[in-house]
Amino acid sequence: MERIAVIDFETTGISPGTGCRATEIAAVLVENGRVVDRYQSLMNAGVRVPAFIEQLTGISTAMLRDAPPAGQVMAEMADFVGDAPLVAHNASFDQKFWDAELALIGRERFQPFACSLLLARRLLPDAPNHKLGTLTRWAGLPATGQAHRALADAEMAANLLGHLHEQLTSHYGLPRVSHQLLCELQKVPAAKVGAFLARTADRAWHPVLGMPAAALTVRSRSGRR
DNA sequence: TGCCAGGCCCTCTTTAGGGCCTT
Repeated sequence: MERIAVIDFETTGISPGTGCRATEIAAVLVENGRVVDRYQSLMNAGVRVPAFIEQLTGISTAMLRDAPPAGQVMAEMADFVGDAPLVAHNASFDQKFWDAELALIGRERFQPFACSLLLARRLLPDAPNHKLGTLTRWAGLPATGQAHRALADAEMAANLLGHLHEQLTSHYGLPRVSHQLLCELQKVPAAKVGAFLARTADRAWHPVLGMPAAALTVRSRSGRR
């Protein structure tokens, strides 16, 4: 899989549309299944952290007073991620905050988001539920630190992404998994996932030589040089 | 004044309702 950025926000609430702001962000860069870089920072948006959120995340208003300005953090984060496609657990949540915080500094997102929650619902239907922590324990993935902190949650989501990747390659026989495929898969109705993956696996393998179509493409390009 | 998300997914659905998931 190409280089992908798995991100996670901690915020003061559930929606930027109701005045909620980000309090912490983290990104984990994954390349060929390995974590190659990390970014994490608290961010001061000049807001008060509600008591419920402080209890949930451990992030307090006092902690944010000493944090760098939210705009500075978002600019650094956008530069760190670059054009890598994004993944988050329940991406609709993180996407809203990503776009809202970037808009405040006059920037916008160009890359697509894939959602590990939607993918897990399709590929891990037997899990007791699809919360990030539950999936991590259920799949036997490593603990990454304090839950509900951005870096620990981003690393958990990255591990989950690796587990889903393994399911697609070992269980469903896909020779290659791209971010674009994940974006297509997360839109497929759950009842049709098996048929979709069977068609994808059939298309990905050369019908005569029994080789991954992607590998054939690479060899062909190399041969012309 | 009081309230305040929203997309996905399932079902006792589709002219709807409610749980899940994120903070």
